[in-house]
Amino acid sequence: MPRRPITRAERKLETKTAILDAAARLFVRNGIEATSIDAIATRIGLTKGAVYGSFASKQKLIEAVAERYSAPADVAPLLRADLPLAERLGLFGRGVCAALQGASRLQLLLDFEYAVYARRNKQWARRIREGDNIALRQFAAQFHAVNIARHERPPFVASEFVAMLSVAVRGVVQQFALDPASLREPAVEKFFVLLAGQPEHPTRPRTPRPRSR
Amino acid sequence: MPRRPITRAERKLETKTAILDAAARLFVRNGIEATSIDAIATRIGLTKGAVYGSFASKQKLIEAVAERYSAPADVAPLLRADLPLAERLGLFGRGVCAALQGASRLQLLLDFEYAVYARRNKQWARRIREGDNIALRQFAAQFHAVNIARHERPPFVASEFVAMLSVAVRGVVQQFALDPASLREPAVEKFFVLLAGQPEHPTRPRTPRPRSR
DNA sequence: CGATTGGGATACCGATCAGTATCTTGCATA
DNA sequence: TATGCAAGATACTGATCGGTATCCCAATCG
Repeated sequence: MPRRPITRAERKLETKTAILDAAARLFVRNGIEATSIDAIATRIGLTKGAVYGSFASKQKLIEAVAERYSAPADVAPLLRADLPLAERLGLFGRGVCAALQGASRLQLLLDFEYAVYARRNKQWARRIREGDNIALRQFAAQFHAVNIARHERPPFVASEFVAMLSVAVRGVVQQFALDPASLREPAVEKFFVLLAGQPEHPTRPRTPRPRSR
Repeated sequence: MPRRPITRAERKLETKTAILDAAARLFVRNGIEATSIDAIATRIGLTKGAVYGSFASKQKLIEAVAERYSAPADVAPLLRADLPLAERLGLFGRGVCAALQGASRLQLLLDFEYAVYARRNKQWARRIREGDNIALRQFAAQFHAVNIARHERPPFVASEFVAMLSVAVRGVVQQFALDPASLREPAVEKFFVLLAGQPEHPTRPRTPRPRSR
């Protein structure tokens, strides 16, 4: 492929993304607080000045990295209304495990949350919380209707459910960060499935046997 | 009460504990990293020199605080073998909520865990993890036997169960730190109860209903 | 081809902080 | 009462880091 002559704008964008990548990697490896602008610049063979040419402050850089990497956990499994709740949760649990194996994204997110938490930065906390919840809220929206339609009786109302899913994900991610060996996929999956409550609660006549697979 | 003449040793111990208390409070409020030795000293009307008279380094001070305040969550409810598992978990869940209201202890512990995580300090991570698990291991030890005796069928084996309890506690604590309003005690209690895998919250042990499996 | 411009380097500032060395002072003991 | 010692104050060092001002140089453009 013929390398077109590189314009200034292209060059600038290249370094900008290089900075973002390097920053993200260092944030994950060493934590946000412990990562200096200098370290980021040095990693890609530049100096501090270059970074400040693309980002006005460390704060802005952090926000840009967050923006770029904070793709929330994939909640697609949760939205598959064709499956019973327990199975959707199981899929979601496995998705979380997979994400943990791929590591960086979730870990980065956790790092951000830690930084936010450690700094007691209310504003950030709200942004992150909202970012987390955007995806989960979709789920909450269909949650009640679908459960009614399916005659499933989860132990939580929608808002509680979203909160508890959040609790579960946070717990798993943190536990993984501190002691990966203690988490095995089947257990995590079961953990999420339990949030559905007991499908065979004898309050409803059921036609399908949900315990199948 | 007769004021016994205060010896030097007593005085020294007093300031030492004062330092520990102040440090703990500031760690919780502002985070460990963001708390300077000076700030700790100033808070109790002393100066940095005084702190270094009692603790060789900030690292040692942090360790001492951790030592003093890392009393693990009260697992007594879990050990009440006279109750069915679900109830024990419900009690435990309420205990966690209560601890969150009282805040400092659990939050402090969380701070330490985060600090450890952020610093990628393996050694510390192991210490904390073990500290956490000491209490839970007691529970694990009686877990299997009691369940057999009660004909209860929790969805996890003992080791998994301990891990998942840990996950649940971490999740709840972190969620609380980031968004206290999203957690209400009944939901948290239900969340823990679900870990028992038995929705029917019996008030007394019953003869086991034969179940498919 | 020469002027301009902007990406990046360099050097520096000010603040913060851990840690140290040294002095002061008041209490305990002889 | 005299004195020695230790608790704590004070002042300083060295290092780090975020941020800024300024300079350099090569790519762009008239």
